[in-house]
Amino acid sequence: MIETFETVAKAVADPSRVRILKLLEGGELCVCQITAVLDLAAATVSKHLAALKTAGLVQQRRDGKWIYYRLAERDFNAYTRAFLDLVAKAMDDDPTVAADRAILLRVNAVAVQTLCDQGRAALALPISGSNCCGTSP
Amino acid sequence: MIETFETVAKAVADPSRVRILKLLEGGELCVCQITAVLDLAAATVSKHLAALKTAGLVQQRRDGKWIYYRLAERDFNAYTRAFLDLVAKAMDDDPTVAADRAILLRVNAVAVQTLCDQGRAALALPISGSNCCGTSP
DNA sequence: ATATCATTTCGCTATACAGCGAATTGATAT
DNA sequence: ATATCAATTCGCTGTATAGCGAAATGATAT
Repeated sequence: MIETFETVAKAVADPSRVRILKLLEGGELCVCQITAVLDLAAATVSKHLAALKTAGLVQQRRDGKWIYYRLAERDFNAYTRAFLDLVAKAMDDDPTVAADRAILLRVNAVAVQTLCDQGRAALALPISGSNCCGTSP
Repeated sequence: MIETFETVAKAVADPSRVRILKLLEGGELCVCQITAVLDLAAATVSKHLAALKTAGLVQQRRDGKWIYYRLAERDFNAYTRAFLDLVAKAMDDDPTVAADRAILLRVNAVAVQTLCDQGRAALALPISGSNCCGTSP
């Protein structure tokens, strides 16, 4: 009861997990796609996903080699819906969330296989602080 | 933004702080009253109240020697209302919350001064596992 | 002015957990 | 059956924080 509430609230009280939930609002994603956006170790992302699942906020589906996560469609506990709604209505103008969405656009433009093989490199993102092509002033 | 959300979610992700919020639904309480119900050290309760205040979930008022805390009446941040509403609608049938309410009845029946002087002893609660009067079988 | 005393802050210990790389798992594909 | 490989689990380190008692604070009351 209060323990379940604590589990769900704790799940949502971490910025990386909030970023994952906000990403999943755009539809299901496999672990390596989420990893590419967050730019964290796969082990870390996996642990976050496990916490979200334990909290009843996400569910998973296997498709071939990949496991896709999505926001919970059914209420696994008494607080699933309330917290998902709260998160959904919040932070849409947060800079980190916005940046994640921008990267997600690139992620969706690449085959999952390529992403798993090459990781972030597949996205051809500008490296912060450097200028790989040396053309701008 | 996401940092604020994290602060508020973390504030609510602790059972002692949830118990305080549920207590305050019944109206304002001073620190020694809350301490008596939770049965924690005053220092611990004070720290919890500071966390709730930083999160914008409660506000305080001084009355003579005592400081009274109450649920936030105005929205100190973007998530104040959403989280307070969520907590208010939840856990009303939780055993710990129910037990706290039962003790709160006794707390309200005692003068604040007495409570501050004597602490939990002022409540004449049965000690768990013992039988102070030795009359029952 | 000074003493009192409810509350807060400080210093500490124990526990929880975010992050990582390495090793393991387990389903797929050869 | 075996190799591959996405995902998970394991073992670890560093940081955060719940809890306590002791000391400090600061408003009240003498």
